[in-house]
Order: sequence, then C-alpha cells, then structure tokens
Amino acid sequence: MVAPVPPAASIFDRNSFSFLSLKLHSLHALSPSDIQVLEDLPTTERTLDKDKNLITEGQMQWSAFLIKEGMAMRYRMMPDGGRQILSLLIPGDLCDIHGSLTQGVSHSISTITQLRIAAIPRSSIAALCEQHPNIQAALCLDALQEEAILRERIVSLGRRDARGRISHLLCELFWRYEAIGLTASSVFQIPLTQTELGDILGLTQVHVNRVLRVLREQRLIKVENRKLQICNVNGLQDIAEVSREYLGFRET
Amino acid sequence: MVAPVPPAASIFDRNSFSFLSLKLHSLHALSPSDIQVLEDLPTTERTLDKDKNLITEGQMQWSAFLIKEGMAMRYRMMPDGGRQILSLLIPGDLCDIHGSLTQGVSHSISTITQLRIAAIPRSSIAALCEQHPNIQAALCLDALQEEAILRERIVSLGRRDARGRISHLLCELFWRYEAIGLTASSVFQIPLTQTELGDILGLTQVHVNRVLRVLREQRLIKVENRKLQICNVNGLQDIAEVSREYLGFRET
DNA sequence: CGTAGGCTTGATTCTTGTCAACCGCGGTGG
DNA sequence: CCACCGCGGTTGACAAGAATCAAGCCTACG
Repeated sequence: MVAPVPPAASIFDRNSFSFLSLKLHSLHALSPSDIQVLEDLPTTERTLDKDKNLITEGQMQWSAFLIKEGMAMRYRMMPDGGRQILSLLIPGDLCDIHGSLTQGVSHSISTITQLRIAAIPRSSIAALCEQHPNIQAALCLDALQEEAILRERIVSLGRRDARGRISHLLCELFWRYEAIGLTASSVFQIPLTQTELGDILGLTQVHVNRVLRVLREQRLIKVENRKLQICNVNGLQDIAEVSREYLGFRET
Repeated sequence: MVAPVPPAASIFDRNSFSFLSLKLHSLHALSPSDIQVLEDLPTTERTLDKDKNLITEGQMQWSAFLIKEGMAMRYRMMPDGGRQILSLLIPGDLCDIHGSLTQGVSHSISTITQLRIAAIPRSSIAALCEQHPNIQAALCLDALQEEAILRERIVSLGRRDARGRISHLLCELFWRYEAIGLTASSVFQIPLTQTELGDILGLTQVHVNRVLRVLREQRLIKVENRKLQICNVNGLQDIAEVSREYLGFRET
C-alpha cells in the first residue's frame, strides 16, 4: 500500500544523507550540490538525557538547533499540573530558527528520549538561504509545514473524537518518519508513553489506552515494545478524515 | 481595572492612525516616521459581503492583504459538514503575507461580516522591511504573536473545559481589540454568532449558549446586541488560567 | 404577515474523565 | 541473588461534561 521508501528520496542513497536533507528534499527538490552544502554545515553536537528541559544559553542563543536523534516536545504546563504537548520534534526538525525561544515565549521544550542535537548558528542559515535558493524555498516550505501541523492539531482537538485524534496522530508521525527514511515496512519507533499521547491529544491516559486497544483489535495497528506497525494506513486515514497532503510532501 | 486606552498607543493620537500601525506599535515601539511610512503604504481597497469566501486571484496573487474593517476567519470544513474555525482576522491583521494561500493549503478564508480589505503588494512589504528595521521587527513579532495564538488555542482545546475555553477566547479578543483601540470602557463589538463561537472552541452552539448564560449570571460579562462588555477581566482570566503576556504586547 | 436565523431551554444520551485496583517488567539496593 | 519499588500499561465501575434532539421564542427582513 505504502511504499517503504519515499519516492522523494529515491534518487539519492538515503543512508548517506542527514535527516534534514531528506526532509527538505521531500518538501522541495534539491540538487546534489544543495544536499552537499547541507551535509557540510558546520555544527557542534550535544547530547541530552531523557526528560531534561532544553534551555538555550550562551552560544546557543545565536543558534538554531537541529534534532539529530531522539524525540523532544514543546509543551505548556497548566497551573493545575496538567500538561499540553504542543508539538513533537523528531530527527531532521529545526527548532528555534527565528529565536522565538529567547523572546518571552510561554512554553518550554524538553526531551522525551535521550537526544542528540546540533547547534547551527543562525548566521549560517541566513547565508545558506542567500546562496542556495532551493534550500531557502525548502526551509520556507518546512516552516509552512510546521504551521500546517499546528492547524491540523487544532482540527483534531476541536472536531475529532478520541479515535480520530489518535488515528490522525499516528498517521502524521508515520508520514513524517517516512519522509526521513525512518520507517521500514510500515514500522517505526514511538518512544511516547500513553500518558504523553494523552497530553498531545487532550485525552486521559486511560482513554488513550482503551482506544489503542480497539485500533489493535481492528488490526489497524500493532504495537510491540516501542515499535508501532501501521497495518492499514487507509483505515486510519478514513477514521481521522485526513489526507497526507497537508504535510506538503511532494510526490505521487 | 483595565485602562481603556492602551498605553502603547498613548503617545500618538490613536484616532489618526490605522489599526495596523496601532497593533505593530503595541508590539514594538515605532517612531513617528515609521508610522508615517505605514500610513502612506499604497493600497488598493476592496469591500466584500458577509459570508463570502475570500479567493486571491489575479493581482491579489502577488499581494498580502490587510483587514481594515470587519471580521474574517480561516476555517476548515470536515467531510461530515463540521467546521473548525482556525483563527479570526480582525482589523489591523495581515493575511497571506508569505503567500501561504497560494500554496496548496488545506483551509479557506471567508468573511464573517462585511469586510473592507486592502491589498498590499508583497514587494512593498519587503521593501518596507529593508528600509525600516523597526517595522521589520514589529512584523516579525506580529508573526510570532500569530503563532502564539495558535498554540494557545491548542492549549484551550486540549486542556480547558467549556467555561475556560470561552473565557480565554473572550479575553483574547478583548486584548486584541484593545490594542487597536476598538474597545471603550471594556466594551467591544463581537459579530460572532454562538454557532461560530462553538466552531472556534470545539463545542456545540447549545453548550456555548449555556456557558455564556452562566458567565452572564456571574456578572463576568454582559452581552447586548452584538456588543460584549467584559465586566471582570480578572475573573475571566482566572477561569481560563491565562495571562495577557502570551500575546506579546509590550507595556505595564 | 410570514419566514429564517439566531438564541434559549429542557430531556436524554453518550463520550470521556475519574478513581481505583492490578499486572508485568526492569532496575536497584540489601 | 532476590525482594522491593516505581513506572507504564490494562481493566472495571462510576461520574461528569458535553452532544444530541427537540421545541419554542424573538427579531429583522422581505
């Protein structure tokens, strides 16, 4: 049903390119030289433990950062202890590209798994954009995708029931992981607990559990120690009433 | 409790400046000459009827547009006829500034009231930014505000009950109208029907009605033919667990 | 004068939340 | 080495918040 290798990446040897290149390339066609420039970006890497808050201090002030491995989230704590997860950051995602974290922003970012990130000076990104219009276009589409994801989350929370919300989220994650080549025969890693799923979707952990059981029973998904298999994307899409297009990935 | 005149605008004669100037100025201090430039922006105005879809065709392709009067919304229809309103556009709001409407975006914009808009060529905006760093900064903050509003909506839909959602929305609208000088002693126009409120907040019209009644009975608000009076902002804020800061308006 | 759209209200249903208990596993310390 | 603990997942009983269905009202408008 779903090709395990996203066509957008197929002309390259996906294994030799970074997740950022793969994602941008599946948003906007990049030339081999564009890709090379991306691969050569000078970065300083850093590793963070699980469940740590990500603070941008010192040198990081002037850098955006790129997720290289693991998962992080933007979230907001409520006075009563409730938590709303606003978005998930996965490999290839850029964060704080316009310095929004340093402005008085009302949410935090923290790691969900151990995380490997690379700091990229915002000046390098600006230079990149000036010299490589394809990369600029791709980054622009990437920003639009991020917005589209936010809007789609609003649609989920406002108009879909629990089954729809969960189905939609699973589809979204699947498609995003697919674009960066981290799926294999519709299987990918989800490090999220059911509590975290609930905090993304505005549901309780208990209810998430029950709905997941139903989805399993209907053979739409399989879950096995942190690995999720999407057995029937179309089925999930139908439940969520969502189409892959909103992510803006080009192809087929 | 709440000053009827936002301090941010107080050094100018607010009546002589456009809503755009007022909003930007309350996000980032502008010099009189900055304001003058904004006022002198060449625009072509247009008026649209109530409940019309806003399509950007022809000349509009290359323009952003600015709401000068009335209210519009971005929304998304669901296959089952349901509607989720994603955001509200009020006077002073810029729309389609990066051409997102012309990309394959999965939502529409339509008018809620009769609407007066001004098309502004994107090239003019770019030129503006190059020559007037204050304006650039303000527009940047404006974009961040728009994002912050989206995120806050997610928090609302995910973590607040009906009372909290409605209280939050009323606060947000109040603060936004205040920034453009369209409130007077905590009263402002809301052209929204209860059905539309429901479609913003993920509630049914009936439930919105009931909750509004409670808020009225608790003397938090008064409603009289399309005019809303906020009798007790602090009360509403407490219910919504929200602070004005997320909007990023400078002052006090 | 009749109609339509929007508001109001009641009765009822249903989705989801809350509370609570239990299981299984992995890690840790005695 | 084993007992214990804590976290994550699973399940049930019950409660609450919101949706649904339905009817009536008011007002602006043709």
